[in-house]
Amino acid sequence: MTYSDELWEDTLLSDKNFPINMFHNHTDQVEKEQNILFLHWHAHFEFIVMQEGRASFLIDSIPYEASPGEVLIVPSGALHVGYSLDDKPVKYVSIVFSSSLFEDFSLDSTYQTYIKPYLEGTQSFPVKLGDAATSHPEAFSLLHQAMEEFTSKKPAYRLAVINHLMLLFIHISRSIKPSSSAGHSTEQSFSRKLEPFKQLIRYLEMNPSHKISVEQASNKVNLSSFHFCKIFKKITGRTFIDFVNLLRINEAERLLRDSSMSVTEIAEQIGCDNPNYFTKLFKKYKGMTPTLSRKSLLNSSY
DNA sequence: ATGATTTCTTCCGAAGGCCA
DNA sequence: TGGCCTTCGGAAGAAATCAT
Repeated sequence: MTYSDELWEDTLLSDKNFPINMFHNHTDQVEKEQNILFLHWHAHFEFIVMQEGRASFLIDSIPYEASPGEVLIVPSGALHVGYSLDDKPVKYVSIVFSSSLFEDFSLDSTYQTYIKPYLEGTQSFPVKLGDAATSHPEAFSLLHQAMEEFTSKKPAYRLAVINHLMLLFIHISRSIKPSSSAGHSTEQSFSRKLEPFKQLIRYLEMNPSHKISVEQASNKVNLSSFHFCKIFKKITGRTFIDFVNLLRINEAERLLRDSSMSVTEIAEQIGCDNPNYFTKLFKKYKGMTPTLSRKSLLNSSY
């Protein structure tokens, strides 16, 4: 599972000279509708390459189903989150890169025409490329070549990765009619509406132990609690309480692994005053009690 | 004896329909 | 698009039971 903190712009692409990273996400023990990609966003462009299992990714609140071989394109700034569609293992690769990856080509006319508009968001690709292997074999091949180069790290692999991605952009923009985002009032107004939610979600992620009611949260985004619940579910795919509880349980799991605190102490730490309820909640999200989880986490670390 | 877990109960809030 | 209302499921707390 990928956590949002790893995807904040400052921590994700540490090499400023080569601002790209590739994440291999693999979840073995999966239940239906399990969270396989934590809700997050970043200023970077991202490709999600599905390899195994089936998942639903909510990208700016629109659901996209992905099966092996399918590719999703996450535009910069888009909120995205992923859930498994059945109880089988899920495997996918995320390729995340900053627009500054192509800095050396910024004055090149090809870059100006075929890449810059997409990276700057004035034009956008469709999120789902479909089964890239059959409908866009060339794009699929370029993406895989970039992935292979990135993994193998052969001499001059950086240049190879940049060139494969550049060709990929050119190929997609040639073969797929782009939709212009500039002046698209509906998308723009929705994007504006998302901003307070992004800030709220970031606050929740940074402070998993802070108790916050639906009413307090709705006040933060200046909506009635009724409407807040509707919009929050639309954006995240989860109810507000469900989302907050998942954050708290993830924090509890970290404390079980990295600290010697008792279950009761951890329950208090994450803002769950009642350890009875904490145990019940933990079992609901993680499929086992906190004590068993600690044993399992410690065993797997050896 | 203490802490962890399960069971049971109460009441809050999520969700969807309706309306402005 | 956003607010109000109603219904019912589930979140949260209390008490009992189990494990170490």
